[in-house]
Amino acid sequence: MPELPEVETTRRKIEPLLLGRTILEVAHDAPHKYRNTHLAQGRRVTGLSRRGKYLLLHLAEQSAAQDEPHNLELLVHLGMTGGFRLESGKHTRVTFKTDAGELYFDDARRFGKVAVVPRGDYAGHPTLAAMGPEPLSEDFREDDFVRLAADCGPVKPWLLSQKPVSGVGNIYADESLWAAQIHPAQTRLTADEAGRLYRAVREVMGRAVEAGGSSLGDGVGNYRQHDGAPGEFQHQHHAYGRGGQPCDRCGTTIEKIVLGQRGTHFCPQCQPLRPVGAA
DNA sequence: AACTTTACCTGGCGGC
DNA sequence: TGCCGCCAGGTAAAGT
Repeated sequence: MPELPEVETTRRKIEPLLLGRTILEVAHDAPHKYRNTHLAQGRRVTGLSRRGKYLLLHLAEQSAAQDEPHNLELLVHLGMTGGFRLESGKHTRVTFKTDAGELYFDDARRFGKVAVVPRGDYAGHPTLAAMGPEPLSEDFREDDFVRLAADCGPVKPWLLSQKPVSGVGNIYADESLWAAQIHPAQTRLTADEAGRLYRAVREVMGRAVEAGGSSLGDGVGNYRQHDGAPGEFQHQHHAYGRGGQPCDRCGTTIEKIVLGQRGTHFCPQCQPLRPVGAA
């Protein structure tokens, strides 16, 4: 499923197709999922940025000066199965028509969202409004993370909340916790544990972006680039999707449990649950 | 107010 | 083979 590395890869890939283009129409038949898209009509795309798992197209008026900031943004969340395509298909939900051709937003399970909002107005998108720091930016500081982690609840759901750090989803949460050797249900992280997790998140996210994200199997949730190219980070997974297989570090069988309503993979040997209070 | 639970949504797959 | 029910899960709404 698309998390930060997949969204960042998407941003880089579609940027050359959209930057500087004028949007002629955003066509779809689900106005409750794809909100206020008519406002994009006639606007010029002056930039593509990303915040956590959200893609942001900067939209300026045609008459806007070069240095004038864009005043609208088109938000895209890929949900579980969303992605851009060069050709339409049976799961195409939104068609972006520009002066240089069309780009299609496909989304088999319809968890994806599109909305046009005034620049920076995320009141209708509480997760984006409360988004924590970007894991690969200088705003993500170890001392802040350690302090917040000292009284976190179960650490995996906490990571998934997007508040201590942005862009971490189910795959990269499991991978980061495996790398940091912390049990997904661990609470109240010690400074040492939180420091390890901080470094693991940065390392895993950085390597996943370099690899173009993760593509899993051939199923409907399989992430692909707009041109059909897969990511390559799945070959570096140590925990996610590896239930029943031996741990790459110690050989113990990776366990799959449900935590916070989500499939969770970890090594019971190298990620033991530390009793509360024990350091 | 903060936290937990449920709903959204549909294709793929296992089971019979 | 074909049908049924379960499973995946990020976000937000609903519930406590």
